[in-house]
Amino acid sequence: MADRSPAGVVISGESLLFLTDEQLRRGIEAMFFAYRGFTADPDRILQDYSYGRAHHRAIHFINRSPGTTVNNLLSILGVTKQSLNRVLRALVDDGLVESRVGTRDKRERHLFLTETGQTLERALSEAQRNRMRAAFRAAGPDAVSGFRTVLEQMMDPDMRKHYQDGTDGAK
Amino acid sequence: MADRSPAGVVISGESLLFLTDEQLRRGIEAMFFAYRGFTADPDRILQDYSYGRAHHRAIHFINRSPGTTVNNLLSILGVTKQSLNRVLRALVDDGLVESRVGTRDKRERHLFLTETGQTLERALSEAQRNRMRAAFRAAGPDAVSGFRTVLEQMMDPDMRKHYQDGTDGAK
DNA sequence: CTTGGAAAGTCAACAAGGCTGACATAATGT
DNA sequence: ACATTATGTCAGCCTTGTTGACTTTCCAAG
Repeated sequence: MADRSPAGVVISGESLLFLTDEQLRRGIEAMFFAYRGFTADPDRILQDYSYGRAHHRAIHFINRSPGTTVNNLLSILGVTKQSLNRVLRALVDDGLVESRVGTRDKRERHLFLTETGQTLERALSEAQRNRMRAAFRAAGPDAVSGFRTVLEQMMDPDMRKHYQDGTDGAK
Repeated sequence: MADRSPAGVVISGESLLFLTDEQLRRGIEAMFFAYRGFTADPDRILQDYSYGRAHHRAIHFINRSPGTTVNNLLSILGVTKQSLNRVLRALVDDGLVESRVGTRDKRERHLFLTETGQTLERALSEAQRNRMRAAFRAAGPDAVSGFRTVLEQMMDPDMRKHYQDGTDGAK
């Protein structure tokens, strides 16, 4: 389990990694091709609603944190307010998202998915989870753990906190 | 090493995975945030050249397979020839890519990076490799192996062959 | 040798979704 | 009172994707 070296994938013995440019290049392409697969299923669904990935992202994070503010969403998504606003306006107009004026601070708008919004969210995330689940099952528990460890290291530190916000303990 | 369960990440004992929707959602967000980090460094460099990610992708795969044809590139990148052509034209006009008419089949164009093109390629891939290397080192060899296993499972089968083409043994 | 079809290039038009800049409004905090 | 913050909005621009139509070049089969 430690001394076999199939196809240049496995690295070395103890903790020193032999990272050739070639191996790094393979990691880069893995990210590229996998991300395409990762987005493929939701993209197909979104076409039927004539929405794009930007709408999906907004829906995802509103669903994750109901009542989140526009500003919070902006810092997660890393786009301009004009870009986000265009997307949110469409979702509100179409009745998928509700925007409630804040009670404590009336400048803020708190965002929620409506019933309709939740329905689309479920369709999108179910498709994406199915692929993720299949990949996780085929890869096995240790691989899943490694997958998450590497991805977390790849994030910008600012984003890492948004990621960790969703830790299981939080609920 | 097998029975500890830090922060809901590690799964279970033998080979049956407890994959809650919550854990899958975390995997989904990991992909989202990590991909942003993954592209951040090259994106910054590309701005100086007023190129975009599409140019980066073309440059990457031409560098990986010098002499590749337009058609082959199309099937890897999964865009329309019109989209790719726009990008290639810019790169050829700017002297980063050379397009040679095929010798056997003169309809085909074989693509190569010029010296200038190779210089930009090195700058882009070095930035991207640096982040990948740092992530791999911080995560450790086992995590790297798992990372690759999961990502490969996440790809569409059609793409998996393009990924595997780059196996070490191939050269 | 003719002809069908594949490979490539090109033009036009369009849409999504980024961006900047400028400006308006309302509420908050000092 | 005043500066700041949160949000929304208008206008315009860019990249990168799309479709559809059309041409040129060339290989290969009839």
